[in-house]
Amino acid sequence: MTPQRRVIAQVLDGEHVHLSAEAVHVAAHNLLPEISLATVYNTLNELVAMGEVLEVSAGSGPKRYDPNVTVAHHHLVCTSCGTLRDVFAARGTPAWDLEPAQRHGFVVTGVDVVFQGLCPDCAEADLKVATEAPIEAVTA
Amino acid sequence: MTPQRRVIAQVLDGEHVHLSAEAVHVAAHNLLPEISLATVYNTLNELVAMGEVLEVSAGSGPKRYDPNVTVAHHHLVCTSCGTLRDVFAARGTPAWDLEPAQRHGFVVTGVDVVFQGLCPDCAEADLKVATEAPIEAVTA
DNA sequence: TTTACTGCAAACCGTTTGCAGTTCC
DNA sequence: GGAACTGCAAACGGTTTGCAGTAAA
Repeated sequence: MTPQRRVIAQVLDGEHVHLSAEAVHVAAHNLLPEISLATVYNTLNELVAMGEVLEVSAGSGPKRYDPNVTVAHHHLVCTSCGTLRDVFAARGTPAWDLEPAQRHGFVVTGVDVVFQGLCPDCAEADLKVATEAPIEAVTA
Repeated sequence: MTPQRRVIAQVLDGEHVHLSAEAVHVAAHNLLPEISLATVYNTLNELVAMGEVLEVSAGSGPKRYDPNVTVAHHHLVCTSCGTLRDVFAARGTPAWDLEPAQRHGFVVTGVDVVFQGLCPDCAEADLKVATEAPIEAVTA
């Protein structure tokens, strides 16, 4: 357990923490200025391999890392700003289990469920743009 | 509607078709040798923007493009070889709808559900490796 | 002529890797 | 000394973009 790893573990701690590798690097850099991005990537990959951290790919853009690995959950991502939240239940039965007929002979090992949407801030901004510029001026 | 676009549309047609941009390029190249990768990307992005084609990001690796846009469905991906299949139902109620309490104020616009697993071929290969090399020789 | 589209090549982003130097046992 | 780990910089894969040339309206 090197200082670098300690710092990364420290940065990746809390609820609704979903930092990108870059963001981890920046945060870690504040605590340990010499830390390199490569080390961040190496360490993150080890943590993922060890199952200590979850990799979340929220559409395009960089991967995000989720330290909440004890409770199974889904994700809700803002398609505009990238804000990411954990969600712990869906209406009705979660779609964990695939019907045998739909398994195509696969051994199914997991599911990723990612809800997309607009966070409150982006939804408001969106509305404002739509009303302020009813013409096509938005693209200008 | 240029020849290039026609060819790309033609390549992206059928059931369980989930080609990567590269694969589209190769297939299109067979029908129209001068077609460039950039044009493939441009066209695919337009098709996605028009809603004619669905972008599927199956974990790491390149994006895949799914022409089946009329029927809502999920995906089942082999984590070993990348094989991708459409699945049309999950046991129980699909997890479409987020409980209001779990929406965190978001306007929810969609869900992506991706099942992971091993396809029949990879599962078999996996089993073979495991029995043939019960020691740690696998990593060698 | 104007407009839309193409191909090429260079740029780009996020990530991984090779390698030399360091630290700790 | 050997193993494990680090930082740097270069390489990498996938994707996008600037730009000049071409075809179509």
